[in-house]
Amino acid sequence: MVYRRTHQVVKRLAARRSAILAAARETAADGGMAAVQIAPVAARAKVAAGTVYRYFPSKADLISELIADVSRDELAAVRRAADAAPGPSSALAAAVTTVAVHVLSHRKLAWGILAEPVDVDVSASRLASRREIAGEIELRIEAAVRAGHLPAQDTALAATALLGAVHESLVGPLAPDNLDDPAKLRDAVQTVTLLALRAVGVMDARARGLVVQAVVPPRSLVGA
Amino acid sequence: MVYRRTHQVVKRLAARRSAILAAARETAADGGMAAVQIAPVAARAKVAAGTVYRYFPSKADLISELIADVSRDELAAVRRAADAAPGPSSALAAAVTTVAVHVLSHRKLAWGILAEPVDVDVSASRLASRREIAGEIELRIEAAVRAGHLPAQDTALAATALLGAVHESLVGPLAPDNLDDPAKLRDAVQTVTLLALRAVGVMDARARGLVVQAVVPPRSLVGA
DNA sequence: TTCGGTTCTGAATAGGTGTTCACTTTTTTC
DNA sequence: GAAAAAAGTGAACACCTATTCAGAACCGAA
Repeated sequence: MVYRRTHQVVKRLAARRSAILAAARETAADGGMAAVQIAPVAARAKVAAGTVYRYFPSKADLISELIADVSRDELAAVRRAADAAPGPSSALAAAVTTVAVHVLSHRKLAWGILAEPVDVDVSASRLASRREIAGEIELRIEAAVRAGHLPAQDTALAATALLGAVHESLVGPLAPDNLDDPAKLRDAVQTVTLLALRAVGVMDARARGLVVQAVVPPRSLVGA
Repeated sequence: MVYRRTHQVVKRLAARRSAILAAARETAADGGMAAVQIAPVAARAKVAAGTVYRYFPSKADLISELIADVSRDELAAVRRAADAAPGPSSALAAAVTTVAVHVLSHRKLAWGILAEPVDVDVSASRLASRREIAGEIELRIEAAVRAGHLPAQDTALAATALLGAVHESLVGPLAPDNLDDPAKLRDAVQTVTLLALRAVGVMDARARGLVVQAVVPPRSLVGA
């Protein structure tokens, strides 16, 4: 009497899992992390609360996966943008710009993933998420240093600082609130990218050029 | 039968209030914001839980005041340091360094005040706290711009970004964890200050000089 | 000393949400 | 079609901590 999952069932299970994660993501996107509670997420995914626990051992696990998920998309976007750039410095500029554009496109989600208070412990997941992105930025800084475009420096610290600057100024509580206007938004992205590049030692004139290039992304970068 | 508070009683009441706030601060300093619960704080302050409510309408109010309190000390220290500097650029450097040294001296408290998840809503208070410090930094940037030491720029955004960079790289989850060694600590402060100054447009050579000056604080800046 | 007013106490209460589990429904195998 | 196994359900439970409140202790004035 060996019960074996049929292919169809396997697919359905996977679909449910995704649905739950997607529901969590949507919930976070429009209500912040605080809104990500089991009952509402379950409702949104059209399952019962108990069902969530057949897919995720606990709320903490659910949120951790959510963070990992978003983070994965983010990392991919940053890599793509940087790889498409012509040289190391533009790659760095593109990477920073991409992060900036992304967090601006999904302010609430970004804030939730990055910093919003959550009742469960998701620090490990957040840590990993940051490490990934920071690591990528660090690679790009290193490349630019090797290419002689930047002075030698503590690249890990620099990468972290850059991300901190971008996040704080664009999605932090002090972020300007008039960024709905696309022009303002672009300005903000430019300004922040410029600051970031100068911080690591890109000369001013050169920085301006890089920023202008990078700030015109080839297409909508906002992932699902 | 007019009951009137005697001077002594007034003083005792004030002392209790301070004791409760102090207890909250200590609790936050060694256990993080999560540890700031009514019962433990009350115990630490040697009063009953109910008594806390005779001084603070709610936990949110208590924590808000705690944040305001710490913030006030912080702001004072930043002002003092900046005012003591010989010129606008060194003032900026001193301000940034002060923030860096402070958050490093009280990592847990800083993290709690700035970003740690709290179950109650203290966003208004945190916002005010950040605004104060950011405002001060902004003033210093403006002064440096007026003096012709820095290029014209969006000073509000720049100030926010600087703080973000400092916080993230020194107390954020990616902060290096080997900062117990005083030498490493000083290095980190120097590096971050240097990054920050370059970000706003201080020339590299000049920045190095400013940092070296600023990073040697006249005396222990760590407030109570 | 007495008495009205104030402050303190801490056990009981309240509210909110993650998690469980007995039961129902669906799926697979024979 | 029947039995076994898995998956789904949602009301009940559990837990945790902020908050309350009736009574005790204390204080100031007469």
